[in-house]
Amino acid sequence: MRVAYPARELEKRWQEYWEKQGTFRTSPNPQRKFYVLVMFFYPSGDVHMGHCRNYAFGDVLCRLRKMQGYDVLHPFGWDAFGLPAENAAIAHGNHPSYWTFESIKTARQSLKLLGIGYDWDREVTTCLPEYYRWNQWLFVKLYEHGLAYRKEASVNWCPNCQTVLANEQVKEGVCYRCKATVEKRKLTQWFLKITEYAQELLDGVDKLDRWPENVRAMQRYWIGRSEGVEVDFELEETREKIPVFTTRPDTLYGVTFMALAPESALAETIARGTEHERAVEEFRKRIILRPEIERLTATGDKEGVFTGKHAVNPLTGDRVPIYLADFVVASYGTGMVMAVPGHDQRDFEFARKYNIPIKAVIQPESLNPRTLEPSSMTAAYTDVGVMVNSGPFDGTRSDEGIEKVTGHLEQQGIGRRVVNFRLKDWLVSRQRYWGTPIPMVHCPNCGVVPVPLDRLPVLLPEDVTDYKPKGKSVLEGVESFINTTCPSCGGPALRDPDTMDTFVDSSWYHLRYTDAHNDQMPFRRSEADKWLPIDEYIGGIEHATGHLIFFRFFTRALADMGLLTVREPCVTLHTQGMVSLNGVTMSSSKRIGVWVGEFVPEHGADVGRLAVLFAAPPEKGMDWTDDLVTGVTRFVNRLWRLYDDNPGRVQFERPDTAKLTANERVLYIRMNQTIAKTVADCDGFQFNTAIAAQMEFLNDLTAFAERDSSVFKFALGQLILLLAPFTPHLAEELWHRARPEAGSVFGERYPDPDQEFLVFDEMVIPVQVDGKLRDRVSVPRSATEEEVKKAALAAANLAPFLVGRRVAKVVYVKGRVVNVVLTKEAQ
RNA sequence: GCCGGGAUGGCGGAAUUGGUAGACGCAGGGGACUUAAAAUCCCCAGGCCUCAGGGCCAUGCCGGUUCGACUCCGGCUCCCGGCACCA
Repeated sequence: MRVAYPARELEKRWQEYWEKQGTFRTSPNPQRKFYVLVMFFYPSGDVHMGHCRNYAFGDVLCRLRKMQGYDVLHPFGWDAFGLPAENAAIAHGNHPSYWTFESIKTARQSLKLLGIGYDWDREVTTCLPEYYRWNQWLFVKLYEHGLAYRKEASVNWCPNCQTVLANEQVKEGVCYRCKATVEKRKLTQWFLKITEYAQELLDGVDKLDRWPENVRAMQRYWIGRSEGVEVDFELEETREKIPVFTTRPDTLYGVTFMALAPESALAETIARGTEHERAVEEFRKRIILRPEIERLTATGDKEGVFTGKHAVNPLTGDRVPIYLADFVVASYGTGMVMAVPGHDQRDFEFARKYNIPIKAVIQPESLNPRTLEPSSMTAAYTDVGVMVNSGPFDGTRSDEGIEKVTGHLEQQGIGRRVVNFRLKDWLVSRQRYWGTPIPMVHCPNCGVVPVPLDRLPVLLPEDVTDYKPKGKSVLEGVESFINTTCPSCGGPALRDPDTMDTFVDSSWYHLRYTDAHNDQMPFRRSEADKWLPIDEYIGGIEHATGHLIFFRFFTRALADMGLLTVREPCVTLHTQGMVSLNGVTMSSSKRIGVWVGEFVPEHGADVGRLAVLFAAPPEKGMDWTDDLVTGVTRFVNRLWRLYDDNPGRVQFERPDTAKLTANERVLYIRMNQTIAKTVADCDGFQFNTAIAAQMEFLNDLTAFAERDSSVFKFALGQLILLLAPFTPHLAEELWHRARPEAGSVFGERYPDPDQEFLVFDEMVIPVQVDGKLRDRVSVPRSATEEEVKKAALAAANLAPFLVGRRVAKVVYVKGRVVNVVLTKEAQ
């Protein structure tokens, strides 16, 4: 199905017009600001209808708010650094920048075909020094504020990408990009101290009531706060203190062994020089090398080895064996756990396997007066109960015991309250070429020295021909880059060979857009303050725990450095569902999709936009079908024909509402209802129902016979304005036909409903008998409750149901329903 | 396993947040126009029964609250997403 008017020609005309008029150029001094942002675009080929959907949501709001008198910031840019460009370069033997800029060119062309109202003057491209120098500037600032540091750590290594990954980039043990199984390596890398903001980021989540609930839940989980106590156990042989984190101090009397993470530092030394050394070393090496994916799938089956050493329970003085155990992770807590097999399922399984004693110290109340018998237990008892075998705490409810034991430990100086987070510091070093060079110099005399701000940018060398990763940084092999002089002492020194994670680029791009051309600073505080926070942020759910945490962290860190005022970057977030084709998610890199560059020339941008807007509510996924296109094409064709059939009738003078005929009154009310619903639905991010309302109104107009009625003519005018955010090209064309002397339709005020005419004079009230619909009565809106009830009881279809029965009561819900309740009939 | 979301005609989806279930659209059936087809327009359209007035059933399943439940509560089934031994 094709459009019945020259869509392409007319769309091109108005796109050029908007560009020439600067319709979407941002106001330098916003009075009522509205910042609409769609998530950063990674240029990897053509733009498909999945992208289009995302951008259409933003564009509807941008245009609507503009017509409502807001000053809108609606920018676009390119997340242009990253591995796919580098991999493409390796595959095709050209430079990553070639592939990147070709992709950008194609994508920009497609976006312009769609006629999205971006302020292209503020376009940013992260792989240009104009952008990435500010990554470096901010990195140095973070370093100066103690938020960037280097440490040796066991890091996630993707053997395919040949680079490290942040925790957020590992999903289920595989690389987020290439799906290769991630390994562990010990390396010295740069980290950003996001953990310093863990509590604030968590508290902030509670206030983000205009974010989707699932994203908030994911962030809470990801930050993973848990309250507990750090108890000082002692290594029996050396009296060395080993702090152990637990959330269950109430089970402290039930500890029968200690479990140590194989990756932890203590695990390396604990059995050295003893008869257990060989067994411990064998186990340690085997577990550490075990790929993550295997550890994930091998749930349940626990494995460990005895170290020959013992720990002393500071509360009881008990002496318990220390094991290495594969289920303990080094990165959480202290890497050592006190094991209470009676009341922890993992410890239970481990104890059973290695014949370690089990002690019951929490008694289930339901069991009373019988007692928990460790030898016959089939699983750990993990619920609340009464403390037993716990010295002075016997008889205490275990949930109260947590507090009491903690207090006791604190008093004795053998424990302290701590809060633990699952969130880890952000690893930002990457061993790849196509990224922002980390602006640090390693000097044999001065150590790590940041490149002075006035000597930025550290340019990414362009004359590199070999990007093949060799397990170390690509830049390490580029002599002209790596060799430098120390900014501090002037002696020979080496540059940091790593580049930054590209999530750094997208952590502050929302700020750069507010001052995109600044060549003195990343952005001015005054400009950022004008626009932040983002009023509407639209993007994919896949960024829930990566980007959306990083950019919340950056915004706060930058605020603390005095660079801006707002701490929370975005108040309203909407995540959109994927668009699939025959059940397969559209993807540029996999070449699956309906391409904007092909679809728009054939069907038009307005049809494409309507199709993705109308198909389903934004947060849900949708399958692209030809039938969808058929439906919206018919809609625009009928619109076109309506105006074609009524030349010269479009009017903008509000009719004299005192002189309406009955039919006119109905049409006028329907129009106002449509306006009200469209605005309310857009405010609620429900574009599918807004379009449905407009379709209904078009049906009303088509059916309306009195074409010379002033109401009909006025409705034609209002409909053009109403449509403008949804089918901008068509609306602009109709607008100019009706008012050749006027400017853009987007300079006009969006219609407001006439509040006096939002409801019909007559209301149709359903009449139920005992909750079942039996008839409907039509009464004047002004009817009193008594009048409505009287009319309802007189309804013709009610009679058979009332024969021989008595009416117990009549319920009337104003304007909604009448329910006639009968007395219960004696059987 | 834990957390979050969901289940409505042949299909995509509506339903003022407790008040006419199925808006709008697609596909389908019937008709008009046409030599014919396409396009367009009009009518029908959840299922079953029907004395042709209407009746009964129906929002994943079972129960409850209520004058009234797609909506609230309790218990299940299944689907999607997130997390994965976090001490």
